[in-house]
Amino acid sequence: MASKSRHTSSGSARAESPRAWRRLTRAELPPRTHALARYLLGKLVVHDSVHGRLAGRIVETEAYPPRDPACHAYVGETARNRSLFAAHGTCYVYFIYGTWFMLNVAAEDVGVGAGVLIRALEPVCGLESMRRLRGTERARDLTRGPGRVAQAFAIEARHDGLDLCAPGALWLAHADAARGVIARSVRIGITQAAEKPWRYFERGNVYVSGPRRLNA
DNA sequence: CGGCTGATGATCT
DNA sequence: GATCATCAGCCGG
Repeated sequence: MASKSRHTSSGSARAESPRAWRRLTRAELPPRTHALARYLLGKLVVHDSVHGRLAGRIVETEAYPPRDPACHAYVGETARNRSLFAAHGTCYVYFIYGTWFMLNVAAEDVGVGAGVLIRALEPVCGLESMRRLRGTERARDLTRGPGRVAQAFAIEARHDGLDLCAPGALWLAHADAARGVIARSVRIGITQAAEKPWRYFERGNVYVSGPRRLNA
């Protein structure tokens, strides 16, 4: 729509102090998929990795709730989707298209399969490491899209099943930075239940993925 | 910018 | 053997 888009976004991080970051507790995470998908926008993903501290602010998520044909848990529990049935705040990582990992957060109570896909982040810490991991210099290409997020954050199969609320290298942090307007659209790249408007994003943020027509 | 396509391997039928 | 919650590269306008 808007013919003169090109917001310069909130830019790369204000002076957020890593020392002040606090881990999100399970009790703080809403155990309902859509509420969690919205709640996570603006929060931080942190990976204290061999590449140093990698951190980014969540700007785009998708909800895959219970009874959603597009949710990997829809077919019942299997070896691959087991983490979706664990406590909300559990990490679900899967491999797809022979190349990419996808980072998700289990989103409902134990025994109920559902998840939130982390589709895009605004890089905050460790950009030089992310550039090496991604093989590109452009900041905008580091974490725009779920495959890029996992690659920039060195997230792999071994992270599947980890508790993001427990002490560990991969975790979620509270953030009180100002947030833009939260908008929604249909989800990207799926064929089942493709009409459901279950993608949430920070409008105007340049790190949001997807075609322009979905990001108004 | 939008649109198209090949790559690549785990999972499940 | 089909399907895939993707991406990079290429092409045309």
